[in-house]
Parts: sequence; C-alpha cells; structure tokens
Amino acid sequence: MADNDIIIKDTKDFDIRQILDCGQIFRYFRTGESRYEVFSKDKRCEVVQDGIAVIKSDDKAYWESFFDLDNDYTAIKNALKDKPFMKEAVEYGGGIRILNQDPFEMLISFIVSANNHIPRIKGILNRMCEGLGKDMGGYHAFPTAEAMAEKDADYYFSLGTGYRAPYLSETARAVVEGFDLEKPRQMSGKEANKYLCKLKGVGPKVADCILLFAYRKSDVFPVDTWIRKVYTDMTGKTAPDKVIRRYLASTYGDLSGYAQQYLFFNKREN
DNA sequence: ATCCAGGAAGTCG
DNA sequence: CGACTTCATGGA
Repeated sequence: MADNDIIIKDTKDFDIRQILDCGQIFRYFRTGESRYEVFSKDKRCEVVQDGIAVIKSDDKAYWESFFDLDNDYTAIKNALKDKPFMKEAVEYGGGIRILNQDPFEMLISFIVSANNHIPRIKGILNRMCEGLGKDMGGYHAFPTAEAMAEKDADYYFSLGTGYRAPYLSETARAVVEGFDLEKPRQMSGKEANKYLCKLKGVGPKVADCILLFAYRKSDVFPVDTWIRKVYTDMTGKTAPDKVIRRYLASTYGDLSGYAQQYLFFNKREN
C-alpha cells in the first residue's frame, strides 16, 4: 500500500458500485471484479472494494474531497429513513455518496445528459475527452472551456451529440467570455438555478444537477423521467415537473438532494 | 421495430 | 405565465 492510498475500513456508507452507477458521474470504467477506474478534471484514481475499499491515486487530498469522506452519511440516512417513501430507497442505495465534482465538467456533462441515455452520455463524454482533453499519458483530461470554445457546433455534432451540439459550443464560449462559474457558490439555490439557466442547454433540471453535484446545494431536487415515475408511484397521478419539484423539495427539505439520489437509484435499478 | 432516455428551446395562445 | 411541439442518437 502506497502512502497516497485512502483506506476505508468501515464501508457501511461507501459502496463504489452504487456511488458510480447512481447517475452523478459518467467518466468511469469497471476494470474488473470490484475494481473501477474513475476520472475527474485532469485526475485519475483506481478504486478497489472487496470488503474494505482502497482508493489509489497520486492526489490523496483531491479524492478525499471528491468522495465526500468528511460527510456523515449515517446521520443523513437516519434523518431520511423516517420520511415518506424513503425506507426502501435508503436501504437499497445505502452506499451512495454525493461526489464533489467540478462545475465546468458538470455543466457540460449534464447538457449532454438532456433527453439522453446514460450509456450514450458516457460514450459522448469519453470521445470529447479524447478529442479535446489534455493527454495525461494513458488517459485524457476533461476539456477546458478554452479548448471547447475553439470548436464549433459541427465538431460536437460529429461526436454524436445531436441537437445539443450548438449548446456545447455556445456555452463553452460564454464561460471563456466571462460567465462566472464561481458565482453560484455565494447564491441561494433558487438564485443559482436561475443564473445557470441563462446558459444554452441548461434548464431547471440540468441546473439542479449542477448545483447538487458541483456546488453541494442539497436543497435542490432534480426532476427527470425517473423521478416522475417515483412521483406517480407516490401519488397515483402525474404533474408538471415544477409541481413535482416543489412537492418533493418541501417533503425532504435540506436533505432533498440526498433523498433524490436514493429515490432515483432505487427506481432505476428496481 | 418501436420506444425511450437524468429535457430544453421555440412557438403559440 | 402554461401547454404543446420539435429536436438527433442509439441502447434495450
């Protein structure tokens, strides 16, 4: 074991398979039994979980933050367990953690995610990294805004992004030209959502995902096609996304983001 | 083959 | 404001 290894002995709140497959990250590969390769920005790590979990990298501090290791998920799950519809979801996805990811990477990733399948999103983003990301020797970094802004919509169309192609070139250019991705940190969830929606390809749901996965705003509640199914299970009816979001966010309060991940994961896999 | 996916933009009323 | 339509792509 190297000095930089992160060892997680108590894994009741850490399941790498669940963490990676719950839809918050698209750049990872299963490389073997209980073995994964994970990428973020220009960094890479390897996670092996067989009984205990070990995270191998050359930047321990980065990945400790990335995997949210200072956060107490036992307390979060205990607080959620007694709330409506949560028991089964928390038990099924008990090893989920919300990753601490990069704002620009989340912005681009979730623009691609709109009305798209997760396996396809992964393919598109990996092709984008190989085409535009810095060669790190064995893998490619996530592209910078500058690198992305140099390409026009035709390029993104050639990656298979379909009608989202112009959103990617336009949004990358907006960031290069000064759209401040640090601003949402000082904003309320509501303000920040509105702010991010000024970018092409970003609507309420994509903005909520960015706020949850990059800015750690846990009072948001991204509503997608799976959460719509959950809502119908709960109430027996359908409703506009806005209504669903308001209902669920008021039900789970400051723990909405966590609740959303447990519900999403459980619905998608069961 | 047909449906559908971590929805958003554009148009119309 | 809200409802309704359109938008590429390919996995299942």
